[in-house]
Amino acid sequence: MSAPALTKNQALVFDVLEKADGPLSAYTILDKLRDHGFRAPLQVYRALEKLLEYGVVHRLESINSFVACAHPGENCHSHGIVAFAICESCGQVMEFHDHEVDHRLMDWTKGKKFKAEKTTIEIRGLCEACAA
Amino acid sequence: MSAPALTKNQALVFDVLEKADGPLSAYTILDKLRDHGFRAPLQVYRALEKLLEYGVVHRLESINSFVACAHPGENCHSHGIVAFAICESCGQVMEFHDHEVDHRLMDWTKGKKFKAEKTTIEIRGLCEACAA
DNA sequence: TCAATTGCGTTATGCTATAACGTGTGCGAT
DNA sequence: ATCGCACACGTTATAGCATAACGCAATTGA
Repeated sequence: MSAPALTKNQALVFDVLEKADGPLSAYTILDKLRDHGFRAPLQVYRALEKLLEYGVVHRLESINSFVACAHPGENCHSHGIVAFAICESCGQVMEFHDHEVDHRLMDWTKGKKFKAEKTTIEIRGLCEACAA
Repeated sequence: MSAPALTKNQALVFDVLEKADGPLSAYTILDKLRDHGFRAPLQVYRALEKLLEYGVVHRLESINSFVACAHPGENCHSHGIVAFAICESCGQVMEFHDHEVDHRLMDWTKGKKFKAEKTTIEIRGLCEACAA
């Protein structure tokens, strides 16, 4: 599951996300890549699909946006559940992992015999700078 | 913040959600209420906005759907963070609360001086019946 | 009475995501 | 080598989710 070499489109999309200072929507990515020949949403979504699969990009469900993983090089899938704090003012995203939270949620799913595939934890609010 | 008497539209939307055996999208709700005079998405979204505010309905961010709160009568907002397990096969949703998880996430936000407004925890996977 | 608030209805629009079709390329098996 | 397959890609069209902007009616309270 670690990332193979990226295709041209995947590399372009990933590059845009890495250089951005916050999460981007698929359509924003599309606009940023029009000069590189992108014309249709599907070109973005197909690249994102792979990047998500490789674990180098995360999807923020609560704001329909995508962000580059904060752990370049590592395989993020191996860190357990990923959690995000999203500032609703400046758009900055902080990514973190908490094994105790993972553990509690896993306990719950085990107790219910629920087979978890993908877990989303997103905290929306104001970052330190914006709350001041 | 506890729920005042619902208006006609709010009551209709809430009724549909309560009687449903799983989460519904806004447009599905709209279709179910056409016989009651609903014509436009906004009628649904406006009712949902209030129902969410009152805490009697939850939004499932990861599937763009809405579900009635599992604790009729109580004010769900007072239970801390709400977590959901969503079966991707049968659509059933289980709602639960885990104060230890709340505590860990609050510790993190405190440490970062992040002012949390709304936290989403959604586990997607297969319920016991569907995983068999 | 008047102004403010709230809910409601309608039309239009914008944003997010995928279906369905076809093309080209690389690569292993026969 | 060439056939078949998998995969990435491009394009058009469409589906699905959400809100903007306008105006009207009822309620309330100064």
